[in-house]
Amino acid sequence: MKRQTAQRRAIVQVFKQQDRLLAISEILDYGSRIVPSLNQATVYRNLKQLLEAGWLKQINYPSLGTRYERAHKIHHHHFHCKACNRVMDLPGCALKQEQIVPDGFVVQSHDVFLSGLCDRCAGR
Amino acid sequence: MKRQTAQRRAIVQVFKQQDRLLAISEILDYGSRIVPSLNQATVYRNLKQLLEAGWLKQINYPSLGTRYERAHKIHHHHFHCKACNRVMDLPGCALKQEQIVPDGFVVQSHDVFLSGLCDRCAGR
DNA sequence: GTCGTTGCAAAGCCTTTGCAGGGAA
DNA sequence: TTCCCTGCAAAGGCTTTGCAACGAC
Repeated sequence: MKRQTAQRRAIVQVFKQQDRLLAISEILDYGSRIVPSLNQATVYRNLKQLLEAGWLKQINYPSLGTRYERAHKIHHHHFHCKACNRVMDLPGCALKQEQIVPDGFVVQSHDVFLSGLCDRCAGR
Repeated sequence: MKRQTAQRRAIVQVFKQQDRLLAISEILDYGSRIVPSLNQATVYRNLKQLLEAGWLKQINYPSLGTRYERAHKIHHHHFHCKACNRVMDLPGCALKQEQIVPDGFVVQSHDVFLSGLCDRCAGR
């Protein structure tokens, strides 16, 4: 059976507070402010557990590496601003997959990553 | 100045022969058949060089890891079959990015990854 | 003869694992 | 009291780097 620990609660709290795509280093940083002894290995183990529980989603972001976000969000894509280096959610889905998937193929999931300049950075 | 070496020619040849998304281990394997002494570090160094030269493109495939393909191909997406584990090209672009990108944002590039079952695997 | 390139080994990241002690239930 | 969880350190993958020898030009 799963046990409630201060460490796991801290990690969960970080996701609730930040509500965005987080890098492991960020989770460790923010989590350490809540539970100072928080260890890297503990973070990895808990992320794995939260993934398996379906509470988190892991995203292998091109050129940024591994990121995590809460799984309860509705389907959306991400935009990476190369200038300010932020990643933001883009609500909705812009993929018309039936246009390019050959007959007989079954699409189970898809990932879309956009990058460029956000409004703030492009405006200057 | 760049020099022609047997090792670099071998790596280039592998990409021309295979003409598909390759993992580093595959590049090393196939390349070693051409130049048996071919070393891992040499592969990494040459891939980096070919990337900078714009001859190759690096792709961080979700859940598959780093892959490389030739850069001269026209824009396309990839489909990963979870049953046979192959990755295939899907010609064309199915993304209607203007549908979800807010005003003021400038999209410079995008990556789309589809996964599911290919026709062969879905047919059974 | 230069100096870019290679093979080898070591070092660097990021992530996982073994282990003994600690703490939730 | 049980046994899941944690911290620490070591070990594993993958990728990069230092260095001396090699070889393209």
